[in-house]
Amino acid sequence: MSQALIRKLQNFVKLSAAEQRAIERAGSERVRRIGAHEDILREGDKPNGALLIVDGWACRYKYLEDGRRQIVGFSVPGDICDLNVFLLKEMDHSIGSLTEVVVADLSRETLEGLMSGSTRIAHALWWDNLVANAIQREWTINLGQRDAVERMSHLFCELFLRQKSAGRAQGNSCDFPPTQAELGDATGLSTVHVNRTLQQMRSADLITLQNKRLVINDIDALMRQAMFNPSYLHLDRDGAHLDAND
Amino acid sequence: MSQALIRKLQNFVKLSAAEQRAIERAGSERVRRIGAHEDILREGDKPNGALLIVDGWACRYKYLEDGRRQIVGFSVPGDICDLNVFLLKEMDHSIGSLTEVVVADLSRETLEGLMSGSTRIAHALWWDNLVANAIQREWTINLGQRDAVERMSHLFCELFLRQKSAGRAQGNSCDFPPTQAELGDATGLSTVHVNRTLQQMRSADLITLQNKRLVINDIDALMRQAMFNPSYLHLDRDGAHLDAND
DNA sequence: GTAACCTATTCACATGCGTTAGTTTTTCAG
DNA sequence: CTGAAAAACTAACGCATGTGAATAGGTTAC
Repeated sequence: MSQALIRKLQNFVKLSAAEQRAIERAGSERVRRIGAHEDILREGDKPNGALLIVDGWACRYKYLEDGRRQIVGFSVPGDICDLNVFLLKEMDHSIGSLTEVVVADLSRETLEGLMSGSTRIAHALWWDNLVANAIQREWTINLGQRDAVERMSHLFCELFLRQKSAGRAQGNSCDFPPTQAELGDATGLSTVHVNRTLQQMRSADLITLQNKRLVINDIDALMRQAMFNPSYLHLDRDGAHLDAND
Repeated sequence: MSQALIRKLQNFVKLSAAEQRAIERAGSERVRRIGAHEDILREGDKPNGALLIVDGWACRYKYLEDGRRQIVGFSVPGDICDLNVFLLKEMDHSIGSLTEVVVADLSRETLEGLMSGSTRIAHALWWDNLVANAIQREWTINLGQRDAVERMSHLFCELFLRQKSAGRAQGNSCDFPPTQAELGDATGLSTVHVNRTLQQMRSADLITLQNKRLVINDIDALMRQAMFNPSYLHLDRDGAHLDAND
């Protein structure tokens, strides 16, 4: 059930078999299925734990008073939403499903058990949280400085690599369910311009995007186009000195 | 020395006199002064603790390969930079001073001592970190959805309230040292358009900005203009149930 | 099977903001 | 006080992207 999370955390530190089992167990306690295009948590809700995305895609978003919507991040299998958010009174943004989604509720007690049971797991979860912050900073840069093609290219690079790091990419392709309207809400572009931009990227033979699948025809070209530097994802076993020996 | 941090944390939870002294001590151990417009930490550096801004303003930023720069956040007195970032191998962004700055280096040991010495302090520091994430999300929204006037208004609201929460605002005014070029790097606008935007806001009598001081003439009007909703700053004593009784 | 509705696509036109290239004002070192 | 550099400001013009509106294919509900 939580293979994607374990795979992802192992980019930071090698976990022992027992640690993997502990995560496995935590991720199977309370599992729910949610339909496509539903809210999982809504702005103003009182959170009482964290969510692990087991399957499907979700997004975090927020509406302005006048109806404009900004998606501030995508959540893919292996992602934990709002680790430790139970310190805050209420959610300041919403989380909605893009596809049908399977989530595991991680209660406060479960999380505290995991973290106190293994320093390595605790560190790995903090690593994941720090990377989530870095991703959010990168979105700020993306929206502030990159033009439409660069912005879209960067988003594709990010989500391909994130899925790959969780064992969820196949060769040069991966799932990619957002509609063009959702891509617009994530990139701050109108749907018309998202469409124009995708056409342009297709005719430059950078990507193929159909049937909710993304195929990256030339990853180097795409990364160059996006000025994508993957170091912010910290996927290079930062915590190797903590690796399990068994 | 760390009054601003203590003031800010007390928005979340009331700290005992002993806890306040402990923070005071941690923030006076290693204090340095840095000139205006210098880098405090640079992308690629290996962090070995956290920084507390005691006085002056700094910013976090990142360059794209072609020289475009995005400021991803401002740091004002009382702000901690990169709490727990020592889990990561290297900085994925830089931190530079805008004015002359006084910083206190908080070593890993000092931080761990603070957090293990008081659960309330530990929680307060995590609260601060969660709020920092929420601010980063809000910047994403700001750059993705708001036009120039709204964007600038939102930035002013944020920084006024953040300084106020640290006891660093005076009535309806506060320090505001960024140049128009720096405001452009933060809002994703050209300096020319920053200038146009400020003129517009001045003629609408929303703000006065001169001599590195921001005066907010009509906070309600400014917040309306920005569609600013302060709840993401979580300034409403979320952790009241943990308050010190002494 | 078909109505209702997303989703993708295209076109024409409008505009917010960028760019280039200045000038003026302020700051600050000496 | 003076000169040089930084910061603020202005004007003209162009383009990337938004808006509104229309079409068509695909999907889902009944």
